Amino acid sequence: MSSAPTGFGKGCHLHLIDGSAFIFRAYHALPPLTRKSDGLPIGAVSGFCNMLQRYVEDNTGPDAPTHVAVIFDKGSHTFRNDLYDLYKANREAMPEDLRPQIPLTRQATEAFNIACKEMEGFEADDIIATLACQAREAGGRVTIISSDKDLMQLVGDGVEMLDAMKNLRIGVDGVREKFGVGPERVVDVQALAGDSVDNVPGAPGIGIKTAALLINEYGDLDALLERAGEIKQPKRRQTLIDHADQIRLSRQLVQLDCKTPLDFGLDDLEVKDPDPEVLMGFLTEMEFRTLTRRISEKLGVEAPVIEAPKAAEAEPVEMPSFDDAEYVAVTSAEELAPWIAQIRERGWVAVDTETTGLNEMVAELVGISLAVEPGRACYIPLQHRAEGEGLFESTELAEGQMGLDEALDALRDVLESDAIVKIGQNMKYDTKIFARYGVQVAPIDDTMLMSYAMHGGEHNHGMDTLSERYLGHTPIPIKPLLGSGKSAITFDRVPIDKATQYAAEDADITLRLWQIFRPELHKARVTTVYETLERPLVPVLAQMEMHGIKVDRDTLSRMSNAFSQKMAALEDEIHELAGEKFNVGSPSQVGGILFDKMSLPGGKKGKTGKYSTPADVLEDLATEHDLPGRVLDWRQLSKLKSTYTDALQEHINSDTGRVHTSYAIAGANTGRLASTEPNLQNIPVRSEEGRRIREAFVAEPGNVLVSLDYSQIELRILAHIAKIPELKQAFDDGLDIHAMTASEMFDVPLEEMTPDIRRQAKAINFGVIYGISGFGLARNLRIPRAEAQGFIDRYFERFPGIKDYMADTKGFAKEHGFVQTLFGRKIHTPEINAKGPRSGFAQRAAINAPIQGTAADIIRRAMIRMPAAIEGMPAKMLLQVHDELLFEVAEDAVDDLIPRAREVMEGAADPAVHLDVKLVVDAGKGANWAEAH
DNA sequence: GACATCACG
DNA sequence: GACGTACGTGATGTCC
Repeated sequence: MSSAPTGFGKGCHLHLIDGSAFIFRAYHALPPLTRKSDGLPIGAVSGFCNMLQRYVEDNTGPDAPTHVAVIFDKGSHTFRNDLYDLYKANREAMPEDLRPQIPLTRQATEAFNIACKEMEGFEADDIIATLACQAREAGGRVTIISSDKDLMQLVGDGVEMLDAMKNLRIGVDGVREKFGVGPERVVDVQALAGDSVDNVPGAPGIGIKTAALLINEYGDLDALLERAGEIKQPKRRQTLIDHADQIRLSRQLVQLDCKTPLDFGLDDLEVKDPDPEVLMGFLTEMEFRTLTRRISEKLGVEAPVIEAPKAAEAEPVEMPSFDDAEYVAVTSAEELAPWIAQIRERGWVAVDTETTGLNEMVAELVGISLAVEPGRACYIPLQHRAEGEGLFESTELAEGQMGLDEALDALRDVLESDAIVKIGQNMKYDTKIFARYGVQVAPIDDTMLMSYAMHGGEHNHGMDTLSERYLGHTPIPIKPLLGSGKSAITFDRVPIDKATQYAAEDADITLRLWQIFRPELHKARVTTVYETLERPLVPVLAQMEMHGIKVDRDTLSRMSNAFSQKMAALEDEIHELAGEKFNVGSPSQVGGILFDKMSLPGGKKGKTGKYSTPADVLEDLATEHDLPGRVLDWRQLSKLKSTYTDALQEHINSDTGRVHTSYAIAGANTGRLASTEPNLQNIPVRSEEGRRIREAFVAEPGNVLVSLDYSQIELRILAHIAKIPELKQAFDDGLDIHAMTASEMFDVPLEEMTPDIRRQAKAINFGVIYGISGFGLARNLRIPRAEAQGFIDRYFERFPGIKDYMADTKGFAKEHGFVQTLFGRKIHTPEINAKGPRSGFAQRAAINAPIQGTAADIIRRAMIRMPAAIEGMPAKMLLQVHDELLFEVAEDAVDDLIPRAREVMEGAADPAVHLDVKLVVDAGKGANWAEAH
């Protein structure tokens, strides 16, 4: 490139490169490359650098530019969103593997020593427009390197465009060819035609052709709208009259702003040669071998050596010791600003919220901590209370804190920005807290879920466990800060200096874990699991939990009273039968009465040396005596009352009148969710009396509850995985699967099937899923062990695929230490090679895990797709119960919802996995859950 | 806090 | 040949 004269003016030539267009073209043109050493996605950066290099090579000689800049978009919110909130609203979210590459493209531009410009809240197009206008006024030439038609309005008077891909120059004639009008009328045509890509509405039914025709006829848009009544075609005339405001708005949206306030001038954009050291340094860091070699030859410098990393012994991420960590309190907007700047520069931040409690529906935000690099984190105290005097607790806020609204406003753009990943440990908690304060946190990463995807089955995924295992550091315990028992305090009463050390460390730990996990995720080949089955579930579950389900207190309360009375009567009867008073709720006392006092047979003692009296034992004894049956009845009522009718009432949120469960995403080993506080996945249904509890789960007036559940999903998955043709056929034919199994096993024709034979076959079918044993089946069916073993042998004989599946799965687990679902989820089986009974447990768990886990993956996929599928419908997804989804739906929308939701559920395995067996979903509806199920 | 029991899929 | 045995969860009450 030639050297530039000083002062932009006549004879100067400015090149403006549309950076975002480069990035997206690079991203889509290249396969998803990753950096060898750590798995960082790097494809788009690589393509971007190649494009820059080709640009530099192509632009030497007499027509070389004197000034050049690459212009980027920044921030997702611009003045156009204020004009029209749906502007660019239908844009697809940025692909996850592109996001971390965005900051790197800025670095790449700077490494090439090309001016790199962006302005918060402005689109690149407006900056390009402003610079083009300035250059034109100064008498220079401008080439805009882009193929974006929105920029064509700038062409003319020394400004032209260059489509670098097609190597096509576009001047006034080119614009006329594209739009049918000159550059000065392009916005008028665009205003009429609209733009589906940017979601500019325009005039319905009018495209570029018609728009150009109209503009050419009437001169310009204002004249056209003014004289719209003169248009001959009635439909077109009416459209323009009806949508005049929308058309004017559209013009505002497409009109580029030549007056963007810039903090730099044209003279800052002078062409400069790259500094070989800087450029080589960047390319080497990115590990671009070919490009490094090529450019080093051009520059005449020696190519640095990029060492091929050995994957197995990749260097651990270097991190400062926790002893040297710097944790500071941020108490003002001025102190917060540099943190925000650094976050924007990186494109990521670890976030942690401190609150007054663990229940996200009621906890108040007390403070926020942020970490951007290991060892450096801050805590923003917001709602700590001043220390009280004497016995009285103060309700005053402590001094030295940032205002809550001020802090949230300052952080909102970061927390909601598409370009910044918010990293958290269990982000569902934090996103729910922020949502209650009006901040929608996205996109996210979650270290708990990353660990779950990589290490499921090896250990739990709490912060303490992860920090100790992967950082060798024990986090500051919360206990000493909050105390325990009656004297426990909430976090808002913790002194700010202590809170800062605790809270900032949590963010620091989270960031460190993320930096370690990110490359590991790729190495463990579970990135897809994490990105398609774990992370996207977070906002879905957060919504369900926040919405909650209405529970009718009166219904529960009435039932509770009825239970009390029945229990009291039973208790008297039991004491009478026993001849003494004792605690019926104490299994060991019941055992004492039955086995010592009454000398009934079958008394077994547990590991604590006390009698054990589980239901099946009492059931057997019920034939001998009246007492065991009464105890069983009493236990059932006691369970229903204490766990359901009483406890559920305590969980009704006083603000919403609804019950808000919490789903653990990383709780169950198999990929299932777990529901806690309260557990809404074990609401009674099997017994008639228990099922009535579900009558208390109701829909709001005008709504109904709709339940959709997968029919026999685990057996279908077994049929697929173990490749059992008979089972597959039976499912395809819609047969009764247990009856079919019975017929096959016992040589009984279907039409002669008895309920008892079918019941036995059903037990065997389930037994298979659980990793059957003769003993277990015998106990379940209460038949001799030899007979049970005979059944199993027969089953294996008829369906040999099952035996192979079990043997293969055990073998795989023994060799690899984990098993997998059809979708790639890993479930580790660390005890598979243990000796003693533990390996037996592990083997059966290994057989069950791929089946249960695949079913869990499928319903996760359905849940993740559901919000988009039912968008706009008056329907909410409320609960998941492993193979069932429960919705609350406006009555008149039920007939729309059911087929849509069913379609999502039945097709949830596609396209990742094609099942040989179709999935079938049954549906029910009603005013309450008992009716819907 | 461990254990036994029982609610669900 | 004996040993212990269906899979996955969470909540509650007793007992120490």
